[in-house]
Amino acid sequence: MDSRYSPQDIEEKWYKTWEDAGAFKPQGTGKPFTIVIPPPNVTGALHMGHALNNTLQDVLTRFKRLQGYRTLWQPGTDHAGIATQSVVEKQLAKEGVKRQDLGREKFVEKVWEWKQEYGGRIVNQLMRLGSSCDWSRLRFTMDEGLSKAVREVFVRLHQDGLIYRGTRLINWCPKLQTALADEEVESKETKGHFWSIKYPLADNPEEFIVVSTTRPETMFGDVAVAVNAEDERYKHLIGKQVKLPGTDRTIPIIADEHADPTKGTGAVKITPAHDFNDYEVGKRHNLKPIIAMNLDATLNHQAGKYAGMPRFEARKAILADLEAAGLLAAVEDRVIQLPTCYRSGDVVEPYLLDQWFVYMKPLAVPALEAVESGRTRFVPARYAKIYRDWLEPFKDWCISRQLWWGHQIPAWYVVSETDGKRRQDTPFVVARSVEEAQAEATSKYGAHAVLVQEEDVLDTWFSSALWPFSTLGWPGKTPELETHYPTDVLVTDRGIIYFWVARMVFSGIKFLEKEPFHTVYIHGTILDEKGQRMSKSKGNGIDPIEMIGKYGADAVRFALMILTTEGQDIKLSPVKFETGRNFANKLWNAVRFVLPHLQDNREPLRMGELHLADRWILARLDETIKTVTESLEPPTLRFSEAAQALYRFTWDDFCSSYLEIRKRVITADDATATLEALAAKKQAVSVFATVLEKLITLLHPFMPFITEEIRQAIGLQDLLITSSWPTAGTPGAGNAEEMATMELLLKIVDITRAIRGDYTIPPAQATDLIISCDNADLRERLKPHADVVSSLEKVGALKLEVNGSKPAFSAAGLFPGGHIYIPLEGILDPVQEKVRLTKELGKAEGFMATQEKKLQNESFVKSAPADVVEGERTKLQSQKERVEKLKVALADLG
RNA sequence: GGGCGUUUAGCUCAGUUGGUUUAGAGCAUCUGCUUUACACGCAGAGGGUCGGGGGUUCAAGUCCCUCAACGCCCA
Repeated sequence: MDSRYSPQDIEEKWYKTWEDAGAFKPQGTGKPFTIVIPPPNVTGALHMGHALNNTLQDVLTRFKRLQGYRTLWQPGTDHAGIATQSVVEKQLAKEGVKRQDLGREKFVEKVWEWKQEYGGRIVNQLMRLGSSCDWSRLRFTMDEGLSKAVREVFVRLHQDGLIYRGTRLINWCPKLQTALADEEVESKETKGHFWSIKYPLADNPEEFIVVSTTRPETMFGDVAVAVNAEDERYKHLIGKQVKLPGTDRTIPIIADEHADPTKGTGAVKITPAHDFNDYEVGKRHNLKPIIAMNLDATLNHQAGKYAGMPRFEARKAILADLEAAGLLAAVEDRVIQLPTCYRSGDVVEPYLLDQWFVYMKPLAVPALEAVESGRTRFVPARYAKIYRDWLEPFKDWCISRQLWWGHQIPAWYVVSETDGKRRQDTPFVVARSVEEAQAEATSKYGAHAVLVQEEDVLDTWFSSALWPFSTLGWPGKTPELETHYPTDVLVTDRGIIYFWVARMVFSGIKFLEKEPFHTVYIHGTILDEKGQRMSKSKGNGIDPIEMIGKYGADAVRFALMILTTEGQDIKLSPVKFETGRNFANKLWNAVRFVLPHLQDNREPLRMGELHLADRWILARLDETIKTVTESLEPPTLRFSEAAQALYRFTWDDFCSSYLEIRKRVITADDATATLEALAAKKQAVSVFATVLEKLITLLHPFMPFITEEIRQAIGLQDLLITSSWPTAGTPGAGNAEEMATMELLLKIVDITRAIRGDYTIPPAQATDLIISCDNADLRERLKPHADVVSSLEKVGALKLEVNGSKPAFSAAGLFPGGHIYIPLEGILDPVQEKVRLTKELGKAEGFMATQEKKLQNESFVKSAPADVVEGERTKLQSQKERVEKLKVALADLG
């Protein structure tokens, strides 16, 4: 074994071994435990957010697998409609080809080719991380099975009247040429202008009403001017007509509360086809919307001479012309909220179009109740509010997208009913297949019905919403579905609570009558060291695969877990992975050290022969088992706490204390040691092995590779990944009194080391040590274990006394129950010693004073619980003794 | 404008239901160490009164109010 642990050598080997052994598949007949992966986009590359998200899932999966659950971590990828289509379009663009040149069928074929070639990248990256997904069950949202589930859901929702087609104002991305859901629109604060434009009255062109707008280019879609009914300036104009500049149209002045007298001129143009507020106003006043723009965001025929101009060019031209005509009254700088597309970044255009919608209220109500009742709970709990606030307005979900890559909507227009052409009023049928559609159309419209399928595809999230059951074979009644639905924990980030989590909840309830998971764990966001989001454009990302190459997957995982405190964002920099790497190296070296002695020396523990340190470390192990087990158990999920408990135990207790104490005994030379020493060695080695075996099991969810390697190195044949989780109650664990004795001895070591440090005595230089106990009882307790002290520091003569006197030229220290003295003739500086002791005395007196004050407070003694008061009294008493002792020690110095 | 989060040692963060010591850890800093597992190491040390103000309580970093700064989400 090398003194440096090198992860590169073993990670691939173990991953393959696990897969070959089928270790990732659900095993046995235990209770099921299931996690479905948030399917990464098939175009994706692993980023730090993925690394965190998947490490968390893997920790849980491995933990539960070790506990004997029939564990399934269901993997898969998402077809990510817009993202994937864009990637392939960009690739084609390099060859000078547009998707329109290829046509729909060819283009979709190209995307599938792309998926075949590059879609596996992220899966391989997840493997590098150590993810123990059941890859034999890998799914893709556009697989035949999942597509079947999509069609089934669409048909059933339609049958139940929950899907409708309608003309609504939607968010339109001119660049991608598709509708967007509200959540796909990001509003960006931008510097803009507020223009005031004069609209002349129809019956008196010399008189004007001045309207204020941020979007003058939509004026050809204006159908009215609205003023507030209470606005004295305009009351007399209500009901009159104005002439829309640049057109022959006249439009009415109406009264509507939407017009805010305090904003701009108090009069606003109403453009129902291109503004969400105006759309509502239009509905209230029965005004027919006028579409003034094409889908590519150029103006249409309504705009007269501006027809065909792109929207922002048209804006400039219109404003220039208005100004020339003397119709531009004012320009004001203003910060506006610009709606932009979350994918393309283009300015989103509200547009009146026919789209497909899901009627949300009947679905949202039970989904809200699921969280309200606690059947589904968020960790941290505060995210339940985000979920509720999104669902509660019951806004219908626009599910159609004008893309080619995705699930084509299973609706067929019966064009034979409308002269073979698709029109607004063409009837349609919704069905699971074209055959089913044809049958239905035939029964309704006769044998000559001609069908054309809807061209739109479904929103990507429509299929992700079904993920917890579509991946398990629904709508089939599969054994997997039977066993693994509902799943247990969903691990994701806050960004997709409504895109995804809410939609899975209502879909699960609707189609399987059960919530899809009982716990939603929302982890923090990974930020760079300055606290900024990592992004490609900023170039501040840290590549997990690069980090895995440099530090090892275990180090990356462990570092992330120690940083994962509930719901907090994580400021990350590569140095943080050093913690993980150093920790792996520490463990590696502890094993390396004992390994040569392990072979022939393991035997059952004989209680009578166990050393105090043995009993102590076994008890500390038990405590660690408890902490880790409780911390990882949903819904507690305190990953950092578990990781830290393991770090402390391994480094401080197991390595720094236990191993150092037992070092000499363990390394006794088999050939020359006495029989007694050999017996002691066997016991020490066996304790070491016992602790190590359980420790690597506890660590395995966090650091799967190194722990598996160690298990093999110490000669265990079976795989760690499928072994079993330890439980507390290790035979030989020390009792409370033994633990106290050990802690006292460690305390004595601490004090001695501190004194030696003060006098900068090199570690190799021995000093004598006198431990003077206040009573014989304590001395008898400590006496058999004095080697604990002498093994942890270079001690010359060690004396255990009762009320011993302080030797000349010695430094003094206090422990609860006695003094220690270190003779330092020739080294001791009385002045330094005095300073040291005076400082300690000051602290002790300060503390004593606080205690006294507390206990003199009658209301404290009266109101506080008896055990708290009693505790304070004990503390005061021991502090008093401490002060007395320090005074004596100081007096001794003269 | 509404909601949520954060503010504790130079830096990054713990501190679960208010009551274990004089508020902890890692990194950084300083001192001393090639002690036969580990310098990705060992042994020490210094450093904060917990963003400001007010309140509840016998007792508050921990609960309440308020102000401020930073961040996120929504409008």
